[in-house]
Amino acid sequence: MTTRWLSSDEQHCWRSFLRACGSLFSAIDGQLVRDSGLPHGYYEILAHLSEAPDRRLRMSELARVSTFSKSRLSHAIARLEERGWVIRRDCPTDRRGQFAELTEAGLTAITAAAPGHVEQVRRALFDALTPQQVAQLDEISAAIAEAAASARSRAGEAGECPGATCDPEPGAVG
Amino acid sequence: MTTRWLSSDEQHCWRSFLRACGSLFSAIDGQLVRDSGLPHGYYEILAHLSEAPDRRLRMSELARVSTFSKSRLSHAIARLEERGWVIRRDCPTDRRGQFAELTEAGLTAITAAAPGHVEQVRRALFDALTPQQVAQLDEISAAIAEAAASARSRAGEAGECPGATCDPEPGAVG
DNA sequence: TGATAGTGGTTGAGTATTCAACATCAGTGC
DNA sequence: GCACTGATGTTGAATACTCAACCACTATCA
Repeated sequence: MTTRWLSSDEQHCWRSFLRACGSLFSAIDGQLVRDSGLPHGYYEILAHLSEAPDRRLRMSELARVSTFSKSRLSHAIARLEERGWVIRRDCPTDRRGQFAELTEAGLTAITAAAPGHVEQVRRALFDALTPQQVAQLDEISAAIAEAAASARSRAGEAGECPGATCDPEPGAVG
Repeated sequence: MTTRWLSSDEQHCWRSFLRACGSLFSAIDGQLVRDSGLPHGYYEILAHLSEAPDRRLRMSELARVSTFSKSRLSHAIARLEERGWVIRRDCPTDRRGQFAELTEAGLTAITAAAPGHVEQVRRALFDALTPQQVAQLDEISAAIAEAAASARSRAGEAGECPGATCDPEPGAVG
């Protein structure tokens, strides 16, 4: 199979997207760490818990909604537990299961962090987009999320073209 | 200053975007690590070098185009140097400066990695988007990149509203 | 009942990234 | 020449993340 190289438009879009994500997440993460000592991933965890019934979620469900791996989440919850912001609870119906539950201190922490964070999301993202673009980005994101999730599991199947037999042109390597 | 909370549309878009980026980069990174032993950031470095005149770039320029911090780039180049894929060269006109230069082995490595990577970018991203959406995403990305870059430096100025005096509503914390 | 496969979650080692501190040099003004 | 400011990179320690191995449990099937 010959490689389906990116078109010039696609190449430009991909690079532009990478730059955008790089700047955006570094802006988001930087503000949170500076002002709240909280990496963005940890903030996401607390945010999801704060919205859940009884402020608790099963580990697996929390991993799913935050796109964390099981391992990453387990480590992260351990750190949040050390800070007293989250506590683990056994699941009564499945003895393998664990709940992560937001504590009062955790709620206070995210409540304090939220205004600065939201303001930064606005400045770095929504202030730059028209309402129409927000709608477009929402649709595009949904499409990407679905495709990427299936691409993640499909990777490693046929079509990889290992080695240097595909005559790639330097300058269009992604 | 009262916090400009996200509207329901913005909230939905932001969550959707976070999920998309999470899945996308984990799909991209997973394929590269599995098939080429190369995290995506490192791939980007090699790709940029492969396109540069004489296959070399100043560290600061390379950091800029790949959205790496100086420190992150310095560590990354050290790893790539250990693998023999990149070599540092002194800059003749500025004795503080360093070039990162792609070696023959490095060129071979990225040439081998490119087809599988590009295929994965297609599957996880472009196969899911219409040409119109690609154009939209390109424009949106450019807008984000600019806004985020300036938000990164503006963070910490007035408007952060520290503490819990802003009456945030749980459920819309970003 | 017992065997087997699959799920939910944790752990430790290795790697990547960040942050702050540092060293070196260029540019400017005196 | 000298002092000062800013730019270019590097380093080491602390933190975060990934991967593979693992334990405990559930579900299924016989």
